[in-house]
Amino acid sequence: MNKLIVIDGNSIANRAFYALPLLSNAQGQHTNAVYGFTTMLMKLIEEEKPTHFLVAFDAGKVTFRHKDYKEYKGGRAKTPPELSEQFPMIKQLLEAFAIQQFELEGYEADDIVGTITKMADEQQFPVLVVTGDKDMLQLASQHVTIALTRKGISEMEKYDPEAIKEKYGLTPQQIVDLKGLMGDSSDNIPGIPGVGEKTGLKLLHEYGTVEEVLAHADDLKGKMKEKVKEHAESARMSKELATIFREVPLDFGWESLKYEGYEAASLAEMFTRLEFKSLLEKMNLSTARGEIKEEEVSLITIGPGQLGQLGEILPRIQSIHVEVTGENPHQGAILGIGLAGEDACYFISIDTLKQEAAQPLVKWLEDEAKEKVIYDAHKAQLALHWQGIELRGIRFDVLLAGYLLDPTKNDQTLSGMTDQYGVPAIQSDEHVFGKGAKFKVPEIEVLSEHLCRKALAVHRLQPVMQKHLNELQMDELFYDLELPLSSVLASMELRGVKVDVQELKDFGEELQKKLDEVISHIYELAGTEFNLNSPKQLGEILFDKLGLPVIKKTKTGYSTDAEVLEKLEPYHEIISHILYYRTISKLQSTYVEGLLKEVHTDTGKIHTYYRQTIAATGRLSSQFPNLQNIPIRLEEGRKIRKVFKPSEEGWRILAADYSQIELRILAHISKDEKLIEAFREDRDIHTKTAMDVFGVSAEQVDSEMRRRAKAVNFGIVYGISDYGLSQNLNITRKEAAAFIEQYFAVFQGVRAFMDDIVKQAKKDGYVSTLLHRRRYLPEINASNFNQRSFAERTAMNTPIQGTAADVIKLAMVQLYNRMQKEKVQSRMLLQVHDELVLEVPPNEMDLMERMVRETMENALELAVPLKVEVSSGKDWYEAK
DNA sequence: TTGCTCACG
DNA sequence: ACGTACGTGAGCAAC
Repeated sequence: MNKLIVIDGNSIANRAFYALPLLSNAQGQHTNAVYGFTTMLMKLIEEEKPTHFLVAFDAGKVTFRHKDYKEYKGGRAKTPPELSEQFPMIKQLLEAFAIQQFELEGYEADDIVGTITKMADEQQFPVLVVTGDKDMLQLASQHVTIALTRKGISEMEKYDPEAIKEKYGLTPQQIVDLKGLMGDSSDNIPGIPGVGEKTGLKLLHEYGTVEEVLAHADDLKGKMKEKVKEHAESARMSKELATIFREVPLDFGWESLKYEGYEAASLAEMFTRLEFKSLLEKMNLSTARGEIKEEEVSLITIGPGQLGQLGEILPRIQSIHVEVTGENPHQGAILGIGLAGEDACYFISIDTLKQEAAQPLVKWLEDEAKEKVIYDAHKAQLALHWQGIELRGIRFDVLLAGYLLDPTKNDQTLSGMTDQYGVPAIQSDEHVFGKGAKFKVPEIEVLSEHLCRKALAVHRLQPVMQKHLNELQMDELFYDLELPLSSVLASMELRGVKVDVQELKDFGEELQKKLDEVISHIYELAGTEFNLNSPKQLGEILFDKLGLPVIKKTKTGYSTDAEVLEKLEPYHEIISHILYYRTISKLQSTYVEGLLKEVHTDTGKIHTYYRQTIAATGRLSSQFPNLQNIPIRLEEGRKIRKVFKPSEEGWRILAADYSQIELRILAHISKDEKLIEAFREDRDIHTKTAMDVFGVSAEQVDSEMRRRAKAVNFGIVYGISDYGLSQNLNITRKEAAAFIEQYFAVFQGVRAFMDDIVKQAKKDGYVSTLLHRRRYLPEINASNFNQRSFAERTAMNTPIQGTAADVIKLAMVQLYNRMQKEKVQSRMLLQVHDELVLEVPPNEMDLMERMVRETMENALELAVPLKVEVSSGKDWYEAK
């Protein structure tokens, strides 16, 4: 049975674009409309099984309709660039699907569809028209069904003449009459003002056509009569404009529209380029493509019987993959190791690796001179260490490379990278292991093949990624900074921080007493017991029961955050107790109970896991537990720091932090004379800012002025906006704008930097740090104000925050090397963005104070000095 | 899994 | 007119 699908290409692309969030690929091209178009095509092919297929597009800016009515489609917002840039991709996509497409200068897609359906009617050929445009209903007939997209694009509603009758009480032909009366604001078709769908339908049910309505205008009543008479000509013209032209000169017949299905390989290639990973998997093309490209590779399992052959195998190995389960590599088990060279790959289980006869492999893993390429060296190093093996000789890490090439890429998995960098695909871990609760170690045959292929994929990715790094001038950043840093981090984490468990428990008991007291007091004041941890229940108590004013709402209900509660304090005694409860219960659950859970049973220490490939700016993050957010601002919380001790008797904790590193970096990259001068003279930067902005002397700067200047400085670093500053300072937006203007009048270099960096981001699509770290900002040219503004602030902030991250990372690598060279006993323990924490034996205190300060201050030469404050104490609390 | 809240730089 | 300050991770409630 024949069936032709005709798609109104422009209409569907538009629908898809507005229905889906702005996705984009590694090149910063937006792909949401392409994605929506693709899913729709796949669904149609699967469900409708067409024998013939055509996609029609508009062509040319001026159609014949403009000749009759110049304002046609006037006033319509221009197609946003984010959409228009996607049309070439949609056309390529159709080629990959082997679907015919057609456009003709001077005609719209509607007219082409109209002509085809007319042919279909004449020759009784069944057609399904797919569009988002209701006007197309006029084309419905015995042979032609119209599918209209509903909310989003995934759902469709099909209309044949009966369905139209049922819904509107009209024939398909009357759809144009309806539009003649109603008009259409999106096409700037006027119709009769005041006539909408309801009135239009009423008139047509009575009179049938526009012409008849006009002829009987005198029968109408009141205002309607005047309107119809006055706009009769408009109605006639509107009807004409809404009528789809069905005589487009087409020079093809059914034969050329035949649809024979697509070739998986070319579609896979297209999806790979577009980074439609989920679609690749859905169509099972990932494997299809793998089979095509994964040439003769021998998959060999090294069992206990093959260990004797390690001597011949090892010289051929260039890449490895260590499969670690679980999120925390300090606790993770190793499932096995894949090893690969140019023409072969191997698998060895962790049990086999532990046998005596596997020692040559262990020696090889530990040999600095045996160079290895790997995915996630850091994690492998940690997991292997807990198995008694010290991984050395890492020369390339594809995870780290992927992060530098695009730190905001959400898919950092190995299978994601193979797709993205165009090397033979492998199965996703999710496919092999399942995810979350469904995680399961597969049978050994599946596991061994997967790990083999992963090692091989690492090997294949290395030259491609190396080339990309080189092209982006990231060689130094990669080889001299991030790669060595990964080992430094591993050594810090493995050393761990000593925690006094008893002291922490005692602190927890004190907190519990306070909690019990405040909870019962709150219940008393509320007149009922409820779950204090539930914002929902708390909101009901405060705003429904007690009737306190609602300051702010969240999308699910009342907001009860600290900012709101502080404003409510004067209204009710209960509020201050709730604030107190929040503070103490946070300490108890996150910092007492949370930390206790993370103390390692063997070492009595906390071993955090620094993530090097998470933060978009280049910063580190810390997990299991997060040691970068231990309380300090409030005294009650700060006491937590007392339990972090040196691991040896008599040693001390040494903390060194950069003073104002971000503003110093801003001074350097903006070359602002005033800011540079301020730092060269080592001024208190907030006071100096207050003096310059408010035009007063140092003595005249009071605490309020300094506070405001400090907020402005923060705002500058975050990518200033008057709204944000006004929120922070609790002032009006106008006042905030005035502050910013005054600031920029003084610090003109900063203003120029902010303007330039945004301009550059708009031109290049990315911003960079001093060490060439890069962050893409695909939304910098978005038409959506919010998205664009966010990207603009990010453009201002990332070079600053990112360069600060570069600097402290440099300092860490340099300091680690010096400490190795000097063979000190001291150890680096923690990094908290602008601070390093070490443990130091008494006899090394002077040496280390000097070494740390000297290294950090000279990590990178800038136009202003870097200043470091060093302090020490018997615990982290005292080292302030 | 998502949303809210809150700890840090 | 539009409405968020930049970057993170963790605990808890509620779906």
